[in-house]
Amino acid sequence: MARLMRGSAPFSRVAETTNIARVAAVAAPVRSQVVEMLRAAITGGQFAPGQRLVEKDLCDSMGVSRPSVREALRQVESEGLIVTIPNRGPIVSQLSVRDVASIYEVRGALEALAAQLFSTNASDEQVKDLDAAVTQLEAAYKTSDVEKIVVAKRIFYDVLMEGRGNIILPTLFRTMNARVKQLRRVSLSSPKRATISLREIRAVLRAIKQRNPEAAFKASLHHVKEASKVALASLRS
Amino acid sequence: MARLMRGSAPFSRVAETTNIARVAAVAAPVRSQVVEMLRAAITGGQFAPGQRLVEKDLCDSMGVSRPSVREALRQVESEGLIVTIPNRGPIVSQLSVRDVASIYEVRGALEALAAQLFSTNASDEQVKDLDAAVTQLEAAYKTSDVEKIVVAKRIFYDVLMEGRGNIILPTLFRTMNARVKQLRRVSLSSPKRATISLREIRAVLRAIKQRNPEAAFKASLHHVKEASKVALASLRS
DNA sequence: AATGTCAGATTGACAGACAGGATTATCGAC
DNA sequence: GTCGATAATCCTGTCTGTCAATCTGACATT
Repeated sequence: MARLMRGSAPFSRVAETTNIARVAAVAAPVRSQVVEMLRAAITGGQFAPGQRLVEKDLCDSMGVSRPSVREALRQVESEGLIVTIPNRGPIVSQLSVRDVASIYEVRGALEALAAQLFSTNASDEQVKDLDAAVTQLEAAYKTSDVEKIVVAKRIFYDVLMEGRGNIILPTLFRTMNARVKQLRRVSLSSPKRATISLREIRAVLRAIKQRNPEAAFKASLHHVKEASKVALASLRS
Repeated sequence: MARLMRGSAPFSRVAETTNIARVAAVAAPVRSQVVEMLRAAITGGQFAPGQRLVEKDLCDSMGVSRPSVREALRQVESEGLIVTIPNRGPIVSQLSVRDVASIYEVRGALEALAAQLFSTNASDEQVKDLDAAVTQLEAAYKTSDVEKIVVAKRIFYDVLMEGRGNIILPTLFRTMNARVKQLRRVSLSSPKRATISLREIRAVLRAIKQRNPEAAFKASLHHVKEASKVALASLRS
């Protein structure tokens, strides 16, 4: 794992001349870099579920101090990605079938809310953006490149969540999503699911274009429910 | 503010004989005690919105070290109760009207989901518990004692959220609620709202008793929407 | 009055230390 | 040889102390 850059030291000598670049470069404190790394490692599968995360090891591999790591761990913990066992330390969350079902239920509620709000509040421009995102997603599905699909899907949701409506929805949704990210990678790779999934998303888009909140709500909910089914099925096998 | 008990020192001499009692007493690590204190102080109004929370001061008033405070702050931060300004430190979150509206929207979605799940999944026993909670709530409303109402309401929601359904819903819901706790105290104290609110809750209960998920969903959503209106109105004045 | 400068206050980050729980390994007894 | 007790070890939870970077606000200067 790559070591972190200590923000301050490399720049202090040239502060006068590169002030603007420096502000941008240093902006992220060490602990949030650690948070990002942990998140990425967990959702990306580098850390297996159930695996212990020993503070010392994390410090060594990232080249930061224990306080920084611990603060980051607290944050990742409250996002649900790790669980801390008293006097034992953190382990990567293991999702039971029930956990996954619960998360998808909540995600469904949030996503449906987002679609509903979007259909009433979004500007025409934003609707156009969403349309573009769906087109993009369609192209991604055709390539069958999981990485591309994931990116396209994220863009779609980013647009949907931003829809000038709810401020806290994006954050919440992302947290929910992060927790099932490993699974999603599995369920997305099924080509059969691809075409169906796309059709569901198109239904959401259609409802939004018609400015029909109720239909958008239902279509969105339906989409998540189907995704949930696939994820749960793949989990049980 | 009361100082924390340092778990280890007072007990270490009697570890052998009082092991069980000790475990219970020490069970809560310092940092989680700090978290609770911060939460209580913020939601209880001891710390005003916008107020700076200086680490040193917190350490002194609670008698713990900076690392512990910092870890606790990170956790409270990710719950949304405080906002950390870079190089400036944390301040108690100030809720804009938009924030409050957003939180209530999400809360509505979650609560509606909970009611829906409860009406399909809860045991008859649990339904009975909910009924009892509503009766309790009614009694509390009659006393006009805000503290009692808050407690009764919390019990009602505890029962509703536990309803053998979704595992993550309770946590999420509590977090959402904590963020608007100050406001709720205001909106609850209105006697006019009381009777209406109770009627709404009764509607939720009725739908649940009839095992009608859709009606429970709608009634629940309606309840939150009305509460939201009141809260937003009181916020603007 | 606007600007520049400096000191104080505070955060962000680090190292080092130590007690106490938990886990594991070792060893002796049966 | 297996089992239980004891010792060794690992790691967390927590503290102290330290230091640089940064922000704020007061003060001085033009």
